[in-house]
Amino acid sequence: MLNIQQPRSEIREEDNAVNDAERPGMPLESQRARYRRLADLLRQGIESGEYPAGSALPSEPALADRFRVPRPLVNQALRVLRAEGLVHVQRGIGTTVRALPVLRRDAELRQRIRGDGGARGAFDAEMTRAGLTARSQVTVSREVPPDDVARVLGLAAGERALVRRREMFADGQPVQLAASWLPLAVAAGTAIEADDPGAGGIYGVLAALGQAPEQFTESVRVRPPSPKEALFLMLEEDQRVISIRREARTAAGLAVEANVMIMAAHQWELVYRWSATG
Amino acid sequence: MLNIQQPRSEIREEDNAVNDAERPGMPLESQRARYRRLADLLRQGIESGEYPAGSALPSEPALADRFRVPRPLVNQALRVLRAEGLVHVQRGIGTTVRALPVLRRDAELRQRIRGDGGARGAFDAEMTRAGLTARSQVTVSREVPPDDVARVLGLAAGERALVRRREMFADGQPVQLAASWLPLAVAAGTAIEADDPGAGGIYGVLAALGQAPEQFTESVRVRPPSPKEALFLMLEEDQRVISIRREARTAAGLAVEANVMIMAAHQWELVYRWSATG
DNA sequence: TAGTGGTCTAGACCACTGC
DNA sequence: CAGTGGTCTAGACCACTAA
Repeated sequence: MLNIQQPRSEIREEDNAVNDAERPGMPLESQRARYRRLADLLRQGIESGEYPAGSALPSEPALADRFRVPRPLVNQALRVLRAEGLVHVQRGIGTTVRALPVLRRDAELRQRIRGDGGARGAFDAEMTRAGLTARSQVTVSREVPPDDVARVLGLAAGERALVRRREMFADGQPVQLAASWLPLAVAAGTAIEADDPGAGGIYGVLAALGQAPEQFTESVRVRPPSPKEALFLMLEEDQRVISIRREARTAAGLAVEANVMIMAAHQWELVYRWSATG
Repeated sequence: MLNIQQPRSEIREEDNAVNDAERPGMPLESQRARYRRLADLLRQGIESGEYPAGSALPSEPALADRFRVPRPLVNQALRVLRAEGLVHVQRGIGTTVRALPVLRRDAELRQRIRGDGGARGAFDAEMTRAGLTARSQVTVSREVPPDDVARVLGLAAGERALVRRREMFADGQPVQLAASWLPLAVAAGTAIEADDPGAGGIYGVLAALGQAPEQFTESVRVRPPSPKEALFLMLEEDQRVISIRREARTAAGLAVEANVMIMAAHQWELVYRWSATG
């Protein structure tokens, strides 16, 4: 007998974790949604090693079959895991468990090793330490910066600046975008405009110019990715990025660099270290 | 004439932004999902002031009517805005636009004003500066800390520690949870066990004990909220929290505090400042 | 009781991939 | 072409709130 709306009670009687499982906690919800419980099960499967990192998940129809739920419900459950960055979906191909470990960015470390807009030298070192192969690609150009960057650098409206854009990869996978902006008044015609500014990084060049950055401010925000960011970082709209905006100033207070870094929120740990100087 | 499946072509002919709108960017998607375009429209409505902060959104049936889409599609669109922290939904009541501005946490500022596990004095000052009324509530107890905290503090398995739990509110709304853990060997019987440790905060007490914290490490992660966190911060599972884990050590390297702070990711901006000390 | 939002179902169409 | 995932629809049931 087919009902238009299959009664809930029948469904609950199925001998199936998706249909039966209750969960401790969440006291306000007497009944967790089935797609969330299904997401929990799949998450457990990933964490338990049933679906190892890098492996393919069963197809949505297969999962729907196994758990005896409609396919859109499987899709909804996978949407939860996608938003968490746990799985990666390719239309027409399938769903795979994401393989990269959590990456670490240590702000103090970066300063000691080599300041390059907070990027290359330190990025290489950190990825290598984590057992990953680092690669990054730099393009240098002169552009009109966005308003907020222009404000930081004290530029007039429409005034161009030097920008070093960097795309960073770990084990071949895109993991970070960075754009380092510098005033042309400071950086034009220097080694900073070269793809490789030399051993000391751009901060070394700035120091040699008598404009060594000494005061740093980083602001951290979490937000949805822009279309470009999502494209490069292989993110979906439901995932989040961490945006770090760094200002570097000389001891005299002159802003010599504004750096915007973007990375997938689920993938990174940010570490800040400092000492009491009192 | 009713079709089981209303053809897409008919729908697209409607004179309606949800059905027609195309969007620049997102080059990989020839056709954005309708619920995402609807979410975009509602987001615009919020940002443009059509739905001011604190006001109620029209009901889902009303929105479905206005945009000529099925109600579940409206629900799906609102789910996007909920995940972004833009709206707050109460079952049986309705959907309202979230009112709190973005809050700022300045790590350097905190150290100067008053270290209290990175919380009270600085929190009050920052909220006041933002024009908000700060309130926080502290409970002090002795408990067995979670494993990671025990490891930081160098405690034996099952060994208890002193914990100061703090719930923080801005304009009456919950905005942050913090748990400051200290070894009983250091803090037992001191003013740190009092609800109010005095003018210098717990760091002042530690200093008076000859255990002034001098080295700080903060680790920042973004993740889904635990059920308890979601309950207190009024978050949903699709939203994200920022977790900050702070370690404070004396100059000799003794860990004197481990502090875990939790806040809604969409609501906070973290600021770190430092100077080159070389 | 009427109204709110949350979820589910069955079936369908679509875009994309690889064979 | 078959198989993948993404989305949509219409209708329904449910939990919750306020009057």
